[in-house]
Amino acid sequence: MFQLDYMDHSPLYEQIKEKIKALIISGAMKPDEKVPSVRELAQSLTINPNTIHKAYKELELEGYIYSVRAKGSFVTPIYNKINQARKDNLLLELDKLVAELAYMNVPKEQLIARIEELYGRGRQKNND
Amino acid sequence: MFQLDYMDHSPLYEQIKEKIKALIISGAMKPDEKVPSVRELAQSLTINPNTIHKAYKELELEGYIYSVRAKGSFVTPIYNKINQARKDNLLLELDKLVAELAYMNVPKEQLIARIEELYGRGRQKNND
DNA sequence: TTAACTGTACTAAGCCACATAGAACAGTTT
DNA sequence: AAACTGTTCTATGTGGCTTAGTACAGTTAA
Repeated sequence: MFQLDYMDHSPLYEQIKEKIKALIISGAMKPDEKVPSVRELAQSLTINPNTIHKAYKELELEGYIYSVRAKGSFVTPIYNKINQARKDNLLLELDKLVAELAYMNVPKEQLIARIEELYGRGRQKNND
Repeated sequence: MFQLDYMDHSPLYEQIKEKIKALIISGAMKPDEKVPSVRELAQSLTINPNTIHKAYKELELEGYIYSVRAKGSFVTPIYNKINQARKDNLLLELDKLVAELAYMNVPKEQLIARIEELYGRGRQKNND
């Protein structure tokens, strides 16, 4: 499914969260699709199941997946409805990032072009 | 100068780095301006001088400030020349951020408007 | 020269997040 | 019944973070 980056010094459970989130955000995983079981992913990454569980628990808290006892964990549909606080945080992070890129004299046209491209691919209007 | 956020669970030296960086990036601190001494900032934040030193050491490694023994630490001029690797990292982070905002159905016009505004204020062309 | 200030470099100690190992419970599926 | 799911414990070890204290080296102002 994916691999861990051993050059990355962030906690394993954080890396797992990011990888799963990336799969969801990119559309590689669809709503209600099953993510690997705790034990299965632990085995494939050669790490402890408790670490996977911690990652999944936080992903659930943040609204990306939901877990059902004895069945598995699945991608949350209608994610966009849930998370105004997270949206605000992301916009603040965006501000910091853009401010630093501006400080480095990266032309704003380059940033805007990136946005256009990312919105161009894989996006369909979502009206719920 | 600034205060630490005790709701923030990131390491103190990381928080200090971010605060100083923000002051530099926003233009609140000018090139060659002196940042507080290790001991002075430690006293005003009521934390250990070693922790400040660790923050400053990393800020120097990343090119934001330079330190002179027995004189002090100062904001680096011509920062934009130094750091191509960091620039690449920031652009990758930008991609992730934008991808997630797109997934949340935040209109791209909103992001572009933010960029225009941030580039509008405080920016003058830098040709060296 | 002296006193007070700068950055820098150690050692020692304690706390806590992270990760592992191992076991168990509860419910589903075949 | 067996094999799978998520979930919840305890116990253990490692390493990063922070503090405290001391010291060295160089600058600056009295």
